[in-house]
Amino acid sequence: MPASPQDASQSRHDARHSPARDESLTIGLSAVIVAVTGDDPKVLVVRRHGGRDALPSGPLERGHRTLETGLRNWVERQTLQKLGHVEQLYTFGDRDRSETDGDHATRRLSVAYLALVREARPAGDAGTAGADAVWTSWYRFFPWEDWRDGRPAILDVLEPALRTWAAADARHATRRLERLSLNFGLGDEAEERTGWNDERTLERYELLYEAGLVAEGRRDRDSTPAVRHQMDTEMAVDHRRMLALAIARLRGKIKYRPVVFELMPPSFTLLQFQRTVEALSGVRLHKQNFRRLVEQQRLVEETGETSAETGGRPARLVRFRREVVLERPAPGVRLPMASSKR
Amino acid sequence: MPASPQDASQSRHDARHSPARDESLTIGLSAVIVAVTGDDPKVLVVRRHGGRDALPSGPLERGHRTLETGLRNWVERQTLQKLGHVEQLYTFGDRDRSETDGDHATRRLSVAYLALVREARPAGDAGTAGADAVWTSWYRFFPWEDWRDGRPAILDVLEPALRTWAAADARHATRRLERLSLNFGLGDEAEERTGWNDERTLERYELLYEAGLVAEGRRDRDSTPAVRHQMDTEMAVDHRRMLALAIARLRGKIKYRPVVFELMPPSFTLLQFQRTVEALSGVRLHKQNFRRLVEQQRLVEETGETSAETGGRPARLVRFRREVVLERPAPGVRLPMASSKR
DNA sequence: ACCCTTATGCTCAATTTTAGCATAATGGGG
DNA sequence: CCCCATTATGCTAAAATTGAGCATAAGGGT
Repeated sequence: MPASPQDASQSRHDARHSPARDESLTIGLSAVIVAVTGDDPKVLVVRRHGGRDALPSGPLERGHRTLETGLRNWVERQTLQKLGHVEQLYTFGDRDRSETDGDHATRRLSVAYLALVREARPAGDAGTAGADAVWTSWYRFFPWEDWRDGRPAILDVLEPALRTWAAADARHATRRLERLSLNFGLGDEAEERTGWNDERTLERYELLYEAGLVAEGRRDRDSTPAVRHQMDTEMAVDHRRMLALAIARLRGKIKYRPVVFELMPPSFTLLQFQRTVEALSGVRLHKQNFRRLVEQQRLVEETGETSAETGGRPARLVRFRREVVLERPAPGVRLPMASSKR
Repeated sequence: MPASPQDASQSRHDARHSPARDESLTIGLSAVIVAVTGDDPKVLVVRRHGGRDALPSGPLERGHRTLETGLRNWVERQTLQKLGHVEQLYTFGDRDRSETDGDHATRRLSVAYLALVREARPAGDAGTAGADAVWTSWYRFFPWEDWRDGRPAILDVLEPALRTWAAADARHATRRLERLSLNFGLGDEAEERTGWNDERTLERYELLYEAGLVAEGRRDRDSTPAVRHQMDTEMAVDHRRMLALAIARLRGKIKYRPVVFELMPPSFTLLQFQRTVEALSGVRLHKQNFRRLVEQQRLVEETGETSAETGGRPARLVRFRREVVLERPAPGVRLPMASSKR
């Protein structure tokens, strides 16, 4: 790899040096676009006839000043969605991402973004041939992440399978059990049950992947007998991993930054707000405490108006107080903890 | 890139599509390598004769399975440092990163990583011609971030300059003042002083950049009169931004993950530990409360041995309890809040 | 008017956090 | 050898935050 003369001195340590030019390299941008409608956290996925579901992805185009504007541009063009909050998630560049492109592996870099949109528009096609963008509950891809109605049934299948996997390899059994305990709250013995940590979505997915319990894990390195469970919905390449990361990030972030509001309509009731947070975090919250939290942090303010209803007494309509960003050091919805009650 | 028949349908929305090939594209990996010696948070920078300081950076080499192993490899080879914790920070891909490469801008993607190492080895050269890697306190690049000895003097220069900048543009004055208030704790009026938030390092740097108060900001778009302050040490391209991000991330992370231990020797006293946390976060902590926190979270355990000393009564030597990772949902050093006292 | 349902107000107790006070060990200097 | 400065630790009272519920308010429906 020849360096130009003036670069010669700035050798090794220099970023401007040694592009990976000799290797076939492509760069894509992928987006996890999230909206919440009613009780469901929705993500926009491209459903291909025949193929696996995928996240909307596009090329890195020239002409855009930043990666983010590039992303915003094509997403808004393609899906007709106006993006609110956008943040970069991670850059995936594993060699094996590429689906063996002949003999010499092409490295495929993919920069994943998380985007929040206020309303889940029909989305529909979007001018794409042979693929439709549809809003899908993210729990379709991660059924074990939804604890809102109690412990997800699918864990009755996954837990034993995970234990079996852990025990299968004598050398790593201890470490594996530790990880299970930490991430799935499978207290080994009388071990104090650590409980469910809603932010460990990615780690849990990776464990399931390693254990060969998700479709992608089986495909990529067809090991393990594999537990077929109806609800395990596969996605293209490493898109499910991106989604897992997005969920984890968002669940973490709502606790210290007022990003949830990017998902709410201009005015809403406190219960609607609570349901949205619950949808994202996958756990139930204690209603009165949730309200207390929101109000004393002054995250919202009255609109004066009052509800349209869902059942009982009319509820006040509130709106997000944008000023809070300036007041509290780290405003957000610090979840008042889970509650079994609805 | 010819798509195989079954891929033909996966047009637009697919990541595997439309690489940005027509645009000259290079990819580099940059590393913010952090160590703490005594009271100083150190970062490894490449000091070029004549040029600006830079972060160690290298090419994305083929042959490595993941970006992270690629990074680990060349860093360990080049700097002879054994990396502990490594995490991806961000991918920078702004068009204007490239230093005008003739007429058609080449896009330079740079994936930045944060790496923690236990000891700051002399590092010295590392087989590089014309550049030396040296450990430097990160406060050399961000003097306003060190509040350990009270309010940094440099703020007496920056604050007025920032206010002037904010007021200069009538249209954006309000928003700018809000940002100043939020990030620098410049309560506008009698406004309750929000206080200093140690994690807002990146936002503060960006404000200073926009205001033309850091060297890079002046160079890239030579605006504003610019306040020359001795301590403002410039770095190459957007390396100082990367460093700001690294600091912010690390400051945030130590609060909920036991990463600090990656920076500590095998055994240490509680005060040493506290000093390390203070070095990173840039604020003083209340000693007794810090200890209580550490102990009741059982982050450490006795070694049985006892200190070597720094002054008074000998201190117990403790070591990190690796098991904590499995017990607490999110172990870390939740800073017990700042204290003016030493 | 009575019942069901959701909205809100408030209270009480259990914990956690903030700020200090007080005592214990060591080394150095009169 | 005693006094002092210095750092290590142990403990505690007061304040603030959380976790759980009880009780009452308002609508809609029968």
